[in-house]
Amino acid sequence: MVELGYRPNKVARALTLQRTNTVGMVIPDVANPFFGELMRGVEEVARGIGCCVLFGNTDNNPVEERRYLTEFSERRVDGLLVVVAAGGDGIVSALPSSVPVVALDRVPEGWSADAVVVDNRHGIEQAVAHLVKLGHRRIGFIGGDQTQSTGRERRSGFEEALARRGLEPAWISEGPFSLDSGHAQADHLFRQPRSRWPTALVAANDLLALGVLAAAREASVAIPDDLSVCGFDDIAYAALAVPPLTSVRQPAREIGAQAARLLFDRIEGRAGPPQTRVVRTTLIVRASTTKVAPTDAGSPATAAGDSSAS
Amino acid sequence: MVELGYRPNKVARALTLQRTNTVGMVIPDVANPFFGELMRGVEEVARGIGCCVLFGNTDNNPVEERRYLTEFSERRVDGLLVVVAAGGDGIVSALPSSVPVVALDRVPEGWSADAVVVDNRHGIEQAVAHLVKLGHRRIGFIGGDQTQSTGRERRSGFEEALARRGLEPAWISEGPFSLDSGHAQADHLFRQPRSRWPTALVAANDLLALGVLAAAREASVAIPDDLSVCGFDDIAYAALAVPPLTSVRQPAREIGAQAARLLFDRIEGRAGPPQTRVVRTTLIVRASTTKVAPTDAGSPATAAGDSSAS
DNA sequence: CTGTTAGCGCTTTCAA
DNA sequence: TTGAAAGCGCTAACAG
Repeated sequence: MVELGYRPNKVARALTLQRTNTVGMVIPDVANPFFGELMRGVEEVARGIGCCVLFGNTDNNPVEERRYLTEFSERRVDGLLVVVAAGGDGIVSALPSSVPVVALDRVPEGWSADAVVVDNRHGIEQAVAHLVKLGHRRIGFIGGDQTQSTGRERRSGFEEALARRGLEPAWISEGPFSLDSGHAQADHLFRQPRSRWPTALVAANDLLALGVLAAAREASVAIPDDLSVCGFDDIAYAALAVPPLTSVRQPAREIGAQAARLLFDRIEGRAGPPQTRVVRTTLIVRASTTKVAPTDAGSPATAAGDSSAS
Repeated sequence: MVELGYRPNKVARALTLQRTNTVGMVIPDVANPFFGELMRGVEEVARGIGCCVLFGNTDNNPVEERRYLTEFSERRVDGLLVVVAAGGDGIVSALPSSVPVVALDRVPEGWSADAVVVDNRHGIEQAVAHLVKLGHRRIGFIGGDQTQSTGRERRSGFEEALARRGLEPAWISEGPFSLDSGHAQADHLFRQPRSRWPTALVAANDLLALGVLAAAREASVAIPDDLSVCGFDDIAYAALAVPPLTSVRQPAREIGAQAARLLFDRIEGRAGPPQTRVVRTTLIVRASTTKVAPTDAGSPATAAGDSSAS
């Protein structure tokens, strides 16, 4: 009798067992490869334990985010994975308390549950260390969205990394995490007198850095000879850029996988107090950064302890 | 009583109603922005009608594909959306017959259910028409995976588009749909005597075209002056390439949305016999294609009706 | 060891 | 109009 066409009904099973073997994942944008990689990481570990993932796209809209969170909780998912929407710190109060949640990539103000994030400060430190080793002293920063923890941490990480070396930022600006924003910020910089330009720029993500590259091409600024540029994320396109972009790699898939593992531990009850796991970045050196030009090398503008020039 | 903390249980509801308000979507790779866009399209229309999407990543592995398909059907999804895995034509026989399915982007041999695909032949025709209008007569093709319908259709579309104009392919090669493959195919071409090179190349997708661009840069072949290059897909990166890539745009999100609408119509019973919807491509002209160089313009090598040269 | 039954939380039908 | 009961397909507890 089983032979001809019987299929177990997992929804009945879920009702009985009070367990759906499903997790909900809500992210800002599936079409963004970074979030896509996060999902891959999640999917791989979920599949390994026979769990499926329900997915919701928020487009960074906090109301869609809430909607999905309550929808998923009504569907009795066993756990929730969420990449918090940009301005959506309000989520903290709206979380269904009955189900384990872990935050990925960004953690909102006042978050008290599990989280898996990248060490943004350390990543920026790697970028700055690399540039300093190449002889750069006048280093600027092309910043991202300051309403997100990632944007804030990278910016303050930059200031700290310089301060640690007795240097001062040669340039700081900010805008959305987008190509156009990078382009516009670079244009703004290029309009300053050339003598005040940094010799190297750290961008808060690769999109911004790519925007800088495009603006530089239009303004006939040679990268890396006139200006070294370092990105953050190491998206697939970074390697294809002209010149190939030096970037701080975020192990997106690993973040997803860790978050999923943490979530399942919590679901099974074998996870202590809420923890936030931080995964490390890696600096990928390519051709967009190079030694500072000899003429710039000794420039005293912002060098530590060299007050004779300012 | 309802006031304090009651959440309806949708799994019980689903059991009773025999309807989960869930669709399953299985794709090769979420981290690929093209599939990500498909998902966005699906998600947008699904959300509009209160439906959620369960997601499965197959990595182009037919066995994972089957696994997900049966898993989803046991979970009693109301419908299935599938981007068939590369070598996975076997899927046709393995499909759960009880649930509506629509194929996206690729349709396997012997598929008899609904499908939404792009008009690959027409897309290639647009590329060829564009190049011919620029004066090109010696046009080559950098091909993709011939085990996929997309790869096959683009290649045969290319041959037909040339034949329609009395031209013959000046070059045809093939390989996987990847950057490295495009690079390798271009290297191979560049090793031929320069007199035999095409003046323009159509690539079966943007990754291949980007690989050609990289190989050309290394071989000091000027794009587009020595060689025009046209891609297919118009991925986000096409616009950022150096030079920006002329490409045939696939409206990925629209494909996803159409597929979802078709699926819901079928679920509701308001859809006639199985149909395959084909959505049109758009040519996006950028800087990687240009008029044929004067010296090449009159070249007789493969011009129609000009037998004096061959 | 096999077979029966209660109950998961909902909707729908039928009775009061 | 309101209330009780049956049943969706499963698992677990219990009885034979």
